[in-house]
Amino acid sequence: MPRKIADSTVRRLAVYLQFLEEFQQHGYPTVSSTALAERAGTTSAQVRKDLSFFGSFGKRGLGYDVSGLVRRLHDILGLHHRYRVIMVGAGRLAGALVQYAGFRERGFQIVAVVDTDPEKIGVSWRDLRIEDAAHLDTIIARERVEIAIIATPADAAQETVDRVVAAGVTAILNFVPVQLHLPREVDVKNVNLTVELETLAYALTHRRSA
Amino acid sequence: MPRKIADSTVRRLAVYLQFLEEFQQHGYPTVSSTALAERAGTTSAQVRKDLSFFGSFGKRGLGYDVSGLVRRLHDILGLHHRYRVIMVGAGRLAGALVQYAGFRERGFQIVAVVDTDPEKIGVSWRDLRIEDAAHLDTIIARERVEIAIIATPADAAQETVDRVVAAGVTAILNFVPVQLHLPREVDVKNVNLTVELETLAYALTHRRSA
DNA sequence: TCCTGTGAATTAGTTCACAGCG
DNA sequence: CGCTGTGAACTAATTCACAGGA
Repeated sequence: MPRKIADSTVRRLAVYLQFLEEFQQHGYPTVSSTALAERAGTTSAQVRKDLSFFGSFGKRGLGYDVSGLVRRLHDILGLHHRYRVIMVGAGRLAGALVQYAGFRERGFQIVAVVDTDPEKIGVSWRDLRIEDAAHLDTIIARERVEIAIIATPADAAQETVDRVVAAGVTAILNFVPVQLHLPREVDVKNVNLTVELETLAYALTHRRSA
Repeated sequence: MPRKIADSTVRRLAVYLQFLEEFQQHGYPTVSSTALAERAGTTSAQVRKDLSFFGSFGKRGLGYDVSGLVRRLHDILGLHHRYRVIMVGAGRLAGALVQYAGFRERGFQIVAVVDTDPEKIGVSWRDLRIEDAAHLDTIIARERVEIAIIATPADAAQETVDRVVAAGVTAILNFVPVQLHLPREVDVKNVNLTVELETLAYALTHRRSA
């Protein structure tokens, strides 16, 4: 396990894993870097380089054993473990994410939902009761939460995240378009949906001038 | 307007715009590259370089005129125009995205929602009636749609997108964890929520070994 | 022969550092 | 002076190209 792996590499590994699981379900025993690259939208050299940072998993002349590589990628990404996740904020996006089957399937289990709105507190989403965000620290300790997903209104995000971090959470997935200011030891990933649409707008307007 | 701008640069410009609009609302007349960088989580040199690809918008010794720069970034990103967007798929994530105020505020107007499920067709979301995906091409033409957001089940995504593209849409925001195969002239942005969580899992498991 | 694994070459992206204008 | 704008230097990421094992 080497020094420092680029974020872009880690993201591609997660993508490879998705397609490998598909191959696995279709019963393919092996896969070449070329076949995997085609599916994942990259090049065979990139696939081999990405994997080579972690070891030599393939057989020359043959390719990679699908099930074996799935296992290795699970280990590399740290998915052998089930992660306990809190959803902070109970708006529509939060609701969609809580219901999103893909998370649970891949070992991310949402164990609590909190909000500050008295209208929402007490309401149940599936088998989860929305709790009062005032008790954030107690809930995080009780549920042994490791990851927080932030989906609050913009003006509440920083304050809320400070409390989440104070309660011991060190990994955050942030959907709020705000730059969170946090200690270095906390990992944050930002998902900014308007940025995605705006890059499309950019592509649309600058296309003709190529 | 130069040759080829890196995707990373375009994304940062969109982020700068978000913070500049905040500065504008707070009534700040000017902003320095340092102040903007701090907010956006980058460096002042990066801010200046990003902007310099498109022109010289600042005043030496003073910084950037906030309102002026907001206007320039609007133009650069192509946000002077209102985009007509179709939501393909009417599941929970689609619902959350349709309601998401941020899109409309920034000029992305969802003008139609389609699904194949007879239970959903005819149901209204806000002022939008969910229509039959069988009529995708008619709807896209009728509503003069320019951007499609894909939020279907995984196995329907490619087929659906083929029909969307055949109907003339050239910009796609894809939330389905599938690699879409499309003609080069179509722009696609993929948002893969499990990949985001898995990079956090990677960070969590590899932290201690640093 | 086929396809991996990997140094070397290349290309892309970021940071430095400073000239020059307000 | 202060802060931008920008080549030049540097660092990171991708692609090439081929040696070598199955």
